[in-house]
Amino acid sequence: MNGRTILRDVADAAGVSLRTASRVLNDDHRVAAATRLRVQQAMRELRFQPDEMARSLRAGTDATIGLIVESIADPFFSALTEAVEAAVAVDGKSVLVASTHRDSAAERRIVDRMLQRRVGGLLISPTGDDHSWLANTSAPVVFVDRAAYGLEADLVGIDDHRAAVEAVNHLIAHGHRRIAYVGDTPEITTSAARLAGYRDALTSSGLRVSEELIRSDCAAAPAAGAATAALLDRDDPPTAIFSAGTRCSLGVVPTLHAHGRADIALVGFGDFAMADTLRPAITVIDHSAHEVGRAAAARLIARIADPELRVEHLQIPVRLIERGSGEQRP
Amino acid sequence: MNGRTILRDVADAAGVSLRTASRVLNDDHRVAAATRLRVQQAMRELRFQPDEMARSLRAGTDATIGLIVESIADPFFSALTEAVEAAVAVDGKSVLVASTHRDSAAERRIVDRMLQRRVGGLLISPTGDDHSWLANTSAPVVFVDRAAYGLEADLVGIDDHRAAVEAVNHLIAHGHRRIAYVGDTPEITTSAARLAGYRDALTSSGLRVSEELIRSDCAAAPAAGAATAALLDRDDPPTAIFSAGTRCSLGVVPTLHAHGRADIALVGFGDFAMADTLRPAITVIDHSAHEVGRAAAARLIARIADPELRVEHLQIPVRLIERGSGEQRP
DNA sequence: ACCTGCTTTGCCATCGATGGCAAAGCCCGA
DNA sequence: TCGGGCTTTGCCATCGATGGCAAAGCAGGT
Repeated sequence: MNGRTILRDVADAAGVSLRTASRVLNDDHRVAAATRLRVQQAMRELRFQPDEMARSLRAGTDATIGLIVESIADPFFSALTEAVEAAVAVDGKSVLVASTHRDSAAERRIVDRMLQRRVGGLLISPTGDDHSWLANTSAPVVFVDRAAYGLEADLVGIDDHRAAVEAVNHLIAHGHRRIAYVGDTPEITTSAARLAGYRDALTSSGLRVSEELIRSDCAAAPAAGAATAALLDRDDPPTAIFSAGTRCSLGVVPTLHAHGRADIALVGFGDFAMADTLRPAITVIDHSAHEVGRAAAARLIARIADPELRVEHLQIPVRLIERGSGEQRP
Repeated sequence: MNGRTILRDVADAAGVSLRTASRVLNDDHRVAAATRLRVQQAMRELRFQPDEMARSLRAGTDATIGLIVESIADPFFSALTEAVEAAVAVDGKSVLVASTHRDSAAERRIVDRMLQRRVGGLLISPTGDDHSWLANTSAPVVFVDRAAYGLEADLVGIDDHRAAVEAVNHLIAHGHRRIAYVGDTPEITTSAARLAGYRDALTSSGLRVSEELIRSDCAAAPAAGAATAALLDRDDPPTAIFSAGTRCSLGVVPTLHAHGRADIALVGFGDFAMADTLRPAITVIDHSAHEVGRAAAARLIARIADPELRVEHLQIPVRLIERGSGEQRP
């Protein structure tokens, strides 16, 4: 009696065999009502709790899913994590989290470790380009938010290209002709799509794309801030900025304020706390982390249940929230 | 060959017994150099990866730690999660996360589920008061950020009382006499300590504590916003507000701005994005989630290694960041 | 040649549960 | 009374690894 009750104890207490106790535990119908009651009684009295680890070993897989993102501290990903956790909890599953910090070697180590733990499935917001090494993993994979090359797998995200077009069109509709782009590197598939959307929106309105107004090298807020400052310092500064990510906005906005140029129009990709408290309040494309997380979790659970499902790319709709900054005229 | 290589395959390939292969895997010294090389070679060729699940079953415990907080989407907790994950990763451990949403029944279910999974340890930011039911768990527990009653366990957090005193003294030093308190319910031990600090700071400066300026019922931003509005509507509104939590600040600040009363002095507990971009920028007590997470993870790892350690309460230092809002005079 | 003592290796049981199959118990009709 | 078919129960093997102990291999001393 080292403190833990195991099924063996329950079986002994109820005077049945281990196998019968196991049947009761699993709601197997082939057990007499009277026996079932006796066993259940014993389980209650001994406060028996099945050892998930042993079950998983036998089953060959685990009721845990792994969530791998760039950074859990990122507001988008933390909201996504919460949604995922809530969604899988109803299936009795738990969530293992890990951050790659955009290091593909780290990502690979994390995936390996999770597979060694035999997670039931993986939700990955991929880092780096080629993910063909993920083929033939023992656990199903669903990509979240971003696509990866080299692997046919489900993807749950948004239509980044269309959303970017919408954002830039919004600025064009408000009279802007010189619209700058501040975003993350195009290695990230979503960033590439947003940049393409920016270009396409300008082109379809007959505007020239000025390469010098494009800063697609801002992975973090400070870089975006510096890029913004550089744009403002030009002889011919932009009259509007499209900030293609929350982290970028967190650099762009403070810089605009610090330079006293809050009059420059701004549309941000991704909502953030205080966006509606600033003056002017920030117009954003609302990219619902919650919806994405929920849908991705649902998809992964479906795929775990049936690995033969056809690969699907699901896009969660987004909407533009007008708050003021994006409606300012040049 | 169903796709997965097991130790048995390695042993066969190397022409040794399972036990010997296991020894190589565990760097047991009692194996001849030549044999070791042969086995390692086989491991590499077959791309063997040990099954953590099987190891854990044998060991009786798992290299995973459970992190249970109020909400992973909360900026403080998400930053803490990231720090915890980074800290335990160096020990090869993973992190299981779950949010209680301040529901103690949910908390208990989560703990049970994690214990059934045989996690190696638990980091808990407790919800509700009595946690005596956590006694005699099979896994060591370290409380993070908040204390719980009814259980002697390690705690890693900050000195909430002292920090609140510092914040309120800061406002007093800038000439304020009518200082309001907007905070979370005192059921949360940290909130209780902050409220006590608020009272003590006023009292030691010879100021009267006006109960009508105390709103300790704001668990979320909207409630804090409403409370702020009510305070502003008084005949004798406060000249300063101490916002005792990040979530509260996220309600207080927008409301002050919406009412055009950004002139009211404000010190917030907990830093947040954009705090230094607002006008005025927000003076805060910086409560480093990263430090708390790192220290808590370190403590848990130490306790897993040696469960006999003496119970310890560790307090991470905090500091006040002057940004403008807290230095405004009445 | 033989015993001693050391290193190296292997067999078996074990962790806690579940799957397959056989056996026991039971009811009913012949 | 006996056999057939059904329900109910139990034994054993298994998942993939590690621990304990015994045995095999080998060197050196007498």
